[in-house]
Amino acid sequence: MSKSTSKRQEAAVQRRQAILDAALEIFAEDGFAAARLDDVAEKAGVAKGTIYLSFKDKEDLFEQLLISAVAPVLDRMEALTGEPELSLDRLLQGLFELFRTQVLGTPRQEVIRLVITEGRRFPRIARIYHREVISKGSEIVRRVAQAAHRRGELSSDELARFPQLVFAPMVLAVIWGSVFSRIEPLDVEGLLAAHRQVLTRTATKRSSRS
Amino acid sequence: MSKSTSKRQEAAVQRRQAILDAALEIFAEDGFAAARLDDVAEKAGVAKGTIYLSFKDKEDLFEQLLISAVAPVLDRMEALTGEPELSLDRLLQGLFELFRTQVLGTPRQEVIRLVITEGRRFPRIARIYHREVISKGSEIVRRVAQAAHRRGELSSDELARFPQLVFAPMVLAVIWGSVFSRIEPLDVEGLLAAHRQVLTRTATKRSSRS
Amino acid sequence: MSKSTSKRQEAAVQRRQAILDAALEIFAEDGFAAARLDDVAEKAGVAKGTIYLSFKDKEDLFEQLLISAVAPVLDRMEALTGEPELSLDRLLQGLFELFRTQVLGTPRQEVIRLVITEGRRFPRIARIYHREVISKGSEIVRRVAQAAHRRGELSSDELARFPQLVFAPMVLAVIWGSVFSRIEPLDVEGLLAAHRQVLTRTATKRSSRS
Amino acid sequence: MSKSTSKRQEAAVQRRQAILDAALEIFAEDGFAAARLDDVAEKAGVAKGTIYLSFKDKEDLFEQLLISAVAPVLDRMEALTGEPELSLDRLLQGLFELFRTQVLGTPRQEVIRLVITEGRRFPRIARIYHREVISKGSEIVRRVAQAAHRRGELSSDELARFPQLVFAPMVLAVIWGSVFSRIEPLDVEGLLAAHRQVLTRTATKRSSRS
DNA sequence: AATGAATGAGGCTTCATTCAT
DNA sequence: GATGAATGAAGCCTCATTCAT
Repeated sequence: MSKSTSKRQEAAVQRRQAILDAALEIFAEDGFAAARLDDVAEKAGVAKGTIYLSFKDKEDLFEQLLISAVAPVLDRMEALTGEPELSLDRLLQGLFELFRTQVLGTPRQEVIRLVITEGRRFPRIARIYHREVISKGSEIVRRVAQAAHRRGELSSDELARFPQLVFAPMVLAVIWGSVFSRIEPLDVEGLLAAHRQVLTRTATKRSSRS
Repeated sequence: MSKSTSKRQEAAVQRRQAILDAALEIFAEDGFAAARLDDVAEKAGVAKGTIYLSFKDKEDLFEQLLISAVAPVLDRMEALTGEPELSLDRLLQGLFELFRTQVLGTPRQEVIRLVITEGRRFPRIARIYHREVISKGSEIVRRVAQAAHRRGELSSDELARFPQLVFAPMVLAVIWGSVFSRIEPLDVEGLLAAHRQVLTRTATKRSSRS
Repeated sequence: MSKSTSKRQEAAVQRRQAILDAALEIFAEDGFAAARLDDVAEKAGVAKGTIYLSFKDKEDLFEQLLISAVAPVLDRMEALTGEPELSLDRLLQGLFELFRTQVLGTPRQEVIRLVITEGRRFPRIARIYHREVISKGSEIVRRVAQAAHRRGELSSDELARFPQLVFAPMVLAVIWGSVFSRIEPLDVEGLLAAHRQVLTRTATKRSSRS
Repeated sequence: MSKSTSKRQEAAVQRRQAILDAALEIFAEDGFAAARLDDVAEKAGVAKGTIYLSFKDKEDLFEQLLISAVAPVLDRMEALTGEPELSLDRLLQGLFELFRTQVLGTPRQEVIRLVITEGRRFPRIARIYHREVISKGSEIVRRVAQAAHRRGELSSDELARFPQLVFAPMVLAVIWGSVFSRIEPLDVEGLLAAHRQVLTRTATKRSSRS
């Protein structure tokens, strides 16, 4: 009859989440090395020692943080995979929409930034991100691009060979937002729309011929 | 012409450069916060105190380092600007060649990485990079893209509005090399060649019609 | 006689004893300062807070532990006192037997070790040990040695003046067991037998003369 | 021509020694675990960080401290070894004199105390002490005791088999000084004199017979 | 009474910066 | 100028103690 999670367990989970949320903010702001756990604790509203109830050390907190942020993005992306014969244009629409609504201006943007800035020094995180996000995203693009190419929708196979080309402007957008946006704001939506046009107009070429 | 640079002054300049070279390696390896001036001094073959003869503090060393790395890239890039009516394809060829030979596998790659990873926390550097590299590079692309569009070589003005689209894969290549290349190597030359095809095929479309 | 000890009270007593037993092991293993109450609680099978129901703080637990370990040894030793005109040899036999069976390889050995290693920083414990064990043991030896001397059984009064000489090898045995036994095992029984021979042969001298 | 030790080197050595001296006092007072390097630094008159110029960490400081204290004692003891056919009585006189003048009331007493109290948790130190002090001291006693036994000077071979019997009262004296002397002072000189009488009187027995 | 999550003071250690030589 | 030993502020982490449940 009893809910399987007691109040105490719930509180613990909430507390853990509060720490993760605070940690994301602090790590994103200062980077791993310069971030202070004091600040994380204060922002999370807990004592310093409390962090160590859930995490072995600073590095563990950082890794758990990034790992815990992978799952949600994934789920969304895999929804896109469902449709079998997706047109490239629809796929790009879906991906960019996902990026706009689920990443831009959200904590997930910070997660990506941290993978970019700290991934080199955290191989485990790089590996997880590659396995769970990069390779799956690439696979979807590759599959759709190949189908489009087969159907004559795409004149060539560049996107099938380098799915990274699809994601490159999103990566740039994240970095720009972090480094240059205060100097020269970037219209990310415009950028992605233009990118989509560039990529799909390629497709239109041959089809316009026929 | 002047003989005013004594041997002693030359030695001082060399020493300063040795420190800058060492600093780039160390900062690139560990990031600003985690880098240790001990390591910089050792790699430069000088005593720790010597660093402070040329640089006010760690932050100053970091900024001088990135600033000193801007000029050379710039010079090269401005050579491209010389030619008045460059075709887009030739521009891309030039830019990618510049990237391949002058950036990939060189210390400049590390400079770009540092701007990406640390730029947020060093607004002065972000501003300098934006002013000296980003805005000038964008301007070149913009100009050539507009001319190509006017000539009907490009069907639309996306690249003129978002020159960043040209650079995005290079940014991605730098990050990939730092984070994921040990997991899945990236054929950067192939990537850039594919990127060029995508961008220029767009141009071909309408011109093939006419 | 009284039925006043309820099951609950019994359980509390048992719990307290479990904590004391666990504490002895942990303190003996790590020393007072390095011992962790977490470990004590775990070994005792209670929660950490439970310790504080019986003991004011870590120091109190430590003192109670050593105090509670004094009584039993005492009782045994006082049994030896009973016999009025004990020969020195018989006394030594008794003492060494007591040491062999009641101390060696038992938790009491650890108690002695703790008095040796921590006594300096716990004057109250030193005082209790001195009053309850040292002075009483010395008194017994002194009395018997004096009687033996008076009877001409002992040629001199060294043992009466320095009863510590009787106990020194036992102290050494405890320390050796803690520090050097893994490097060079010590045959404690042999040591004590040899010690007894040394001490009593002294006694034989004059008696062999007469 | 120049002295091989520069002033700077001398200062460094002196500073290192000051740290070692301070460390001995602090470690002896508080024990390894409870000792604070802040206190060591303050007593040595240096900053906290200075300790780490000479020692890797707290443990290293502790080990170096005890190791550095071995050599001098050793040298003295080996002087005793020189004489080939030492009588037992003369050996004991020598050893006890050495103890009285070189150990009692000196920092070396604290070193021995630390070996006794911390040796269990520092196997390396236990091993070094055993190899450099214990085994050599035992060897000397063993050799002299055997010769004395062979000459009929000693009626039995207990001391040859258990040289520890010779040292036991010294060990006891060190511990007593640390734990009980404030409660009941111990006349260490008297104790050792009595001990010598006990040990040598044993010898007299048979020789008085012959 | 018993629990164990939460607390936060305190210690070890690192490292940017200084300064006497 | 050049050095590198010395400094001490600051951060991570532990653990005795408390307290809400």
